[in-house]
Amino acid sequence: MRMSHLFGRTLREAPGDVELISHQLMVRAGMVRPLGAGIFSLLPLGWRVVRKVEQVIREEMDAIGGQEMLMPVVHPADIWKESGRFYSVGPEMARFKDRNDRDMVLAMTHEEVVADLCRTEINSYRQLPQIVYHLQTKFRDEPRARGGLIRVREFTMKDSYSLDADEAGLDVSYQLHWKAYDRIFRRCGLKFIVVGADVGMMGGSASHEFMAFSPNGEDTILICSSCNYAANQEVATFRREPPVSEPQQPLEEVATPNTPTIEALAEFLGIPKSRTAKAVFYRAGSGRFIFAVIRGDLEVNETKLRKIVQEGTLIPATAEEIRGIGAEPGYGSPVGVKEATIVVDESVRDTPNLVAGANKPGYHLKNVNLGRDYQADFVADIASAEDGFPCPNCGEPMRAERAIEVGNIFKLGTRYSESLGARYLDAEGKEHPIVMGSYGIGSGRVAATIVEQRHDERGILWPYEVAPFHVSLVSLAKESTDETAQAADRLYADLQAAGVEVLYDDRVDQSAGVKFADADLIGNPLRVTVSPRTLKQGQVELKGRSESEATLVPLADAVSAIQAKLAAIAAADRAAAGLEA
RNA sequence: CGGGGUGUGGCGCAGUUGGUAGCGCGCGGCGUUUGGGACGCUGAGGUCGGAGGUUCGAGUCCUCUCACCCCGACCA
Repeated sequence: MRMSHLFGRTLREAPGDVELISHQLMVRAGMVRPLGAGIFSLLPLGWRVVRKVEQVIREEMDAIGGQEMLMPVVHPADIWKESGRFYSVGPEMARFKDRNDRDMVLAMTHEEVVADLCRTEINSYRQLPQIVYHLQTKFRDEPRARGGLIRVREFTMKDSYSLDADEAGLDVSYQLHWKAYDRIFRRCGLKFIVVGADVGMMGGSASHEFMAFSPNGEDTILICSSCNYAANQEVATFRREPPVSEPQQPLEEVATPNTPTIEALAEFLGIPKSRTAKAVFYRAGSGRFIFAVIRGDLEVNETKLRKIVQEGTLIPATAEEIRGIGAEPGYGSPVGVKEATIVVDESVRDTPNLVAGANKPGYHLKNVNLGRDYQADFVADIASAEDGFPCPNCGEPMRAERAIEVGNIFKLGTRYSESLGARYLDAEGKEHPIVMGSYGIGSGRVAATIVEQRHDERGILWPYEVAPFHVSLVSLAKESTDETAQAADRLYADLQAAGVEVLYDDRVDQSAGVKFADADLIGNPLRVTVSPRTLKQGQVELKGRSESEATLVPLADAVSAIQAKLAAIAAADRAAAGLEA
């Protein structure tokens, strides 16, 4: 590609409202342009990257026996009604009616379509197992798009679906995907970790996320470096202290003016926060009032809480709602409240004689004890694991890190095959629901995440495998027809003939500085400079994007020297990623 | 949806007590330049997000509205 004709220009400055470095660099490099909130066009350079990411995905999916296909973006709502998600998924699913007033949806994922296909395509255990996948547009009307390309509303996802006869088969398919994903993200040059995760709206029995480290990540993960425990904070557990054994003391009301927070209360009474009980109030999607009680030194994990009470959404309750159940904001406790589902964290069960609110302003109760002073509907783990908390397996302190979720694998089980009636006959002629798994990777997100992890002050450092081009060929010719230009033209043609992907900066109206700056910004792994200065000695200059020094090679051998250099760069990438040569 | 912020040529910005819109970059032309974002001359490009209002007069003040960004509940 000649840069003089490349569609999409580079920018010296990023638009003012762009914050994330990946977003800035991809906009400046002329790879993406926004159309609306969370909606982007991929320009030729960006599209090349995404296509290469997708090519890596295809190769690794095919390697585990995946069969590529293509399912529609627009679905009749019927299948979503059959699975129940038409009703359970909120406004993030875009819905509309066709001209005949039929409900339609824009696909946000494809479990329903796969299950629907299985009804007719899969009848016998002999056809199992299967892995099918496609790369298709998804639309999710996110409450808030953010972070440039990291979180968008319209995106392309590789989603694959495993179809198995039983759980053991699903385990195999799950492991195959795990391995494929591991290779995909390594080949993309990402530093990542696999963590246990919440199943969310997908449902199912197990889920893991592939998390790429980034301070700009939206997720927090907890990692134990001594035993390799790793989990999304949403589901992370931690080793609890042994229960405190202490005789129960009589309940006692104390005046505690101006202590609506745990901090203020602990300071006023001169006790540690761990001797207080914190009350957190939610209004659930079903309308139920959820009253969570946790020790003052811990935080409520809403994902865990949602799962315990089996509610899709929890919204912090208003002061009026809190008073409506007989509690008092800032001075609340479960003692004496009614018409609320009370969920107590294990920490509160295991610590007697806590200080809790008296449900009137300015007063607390001392020596509050579960079972004696109030009853719980659930006693469970609803505490959030934080940086430094002890690992649930080995007790060593864990560290919290931010990360971007680049891939997710789910064991769905029979949730969709049962609701849509996707069944097969076993060897005995008995009918069973197909056991499904579902597995997703957002290709644009992967590209943006690579930029988050691999950039310097000048621009992007693409790994060889997904770089838009292998080589930035920079011509410093003064005229488009002089000897330098002719030499560069010839090298461009020779490299293309040799199968090297070249972005040829043939512009004669730009200074050397502009061309070098653009080459660094765009971030192809190798820069080749053809200039009058080196041409005099019959040489051209090679410089790896991550190298500080250039080397000179004879023009006559340039193609083979470039190929050798590219092979070395590719090999170095693979070695750094822990992949075989 | 709650909270905060921004809308002025393609990009980055300025615009005073309300007085008829400017700078840098970029873009076109001509010339001089050419190894790390060159220089001169010249030219094009703006219903100041939109609507309504106040005023002799609105980019500026008021009301409404739209869009976008950031922080919170969701996810590839």
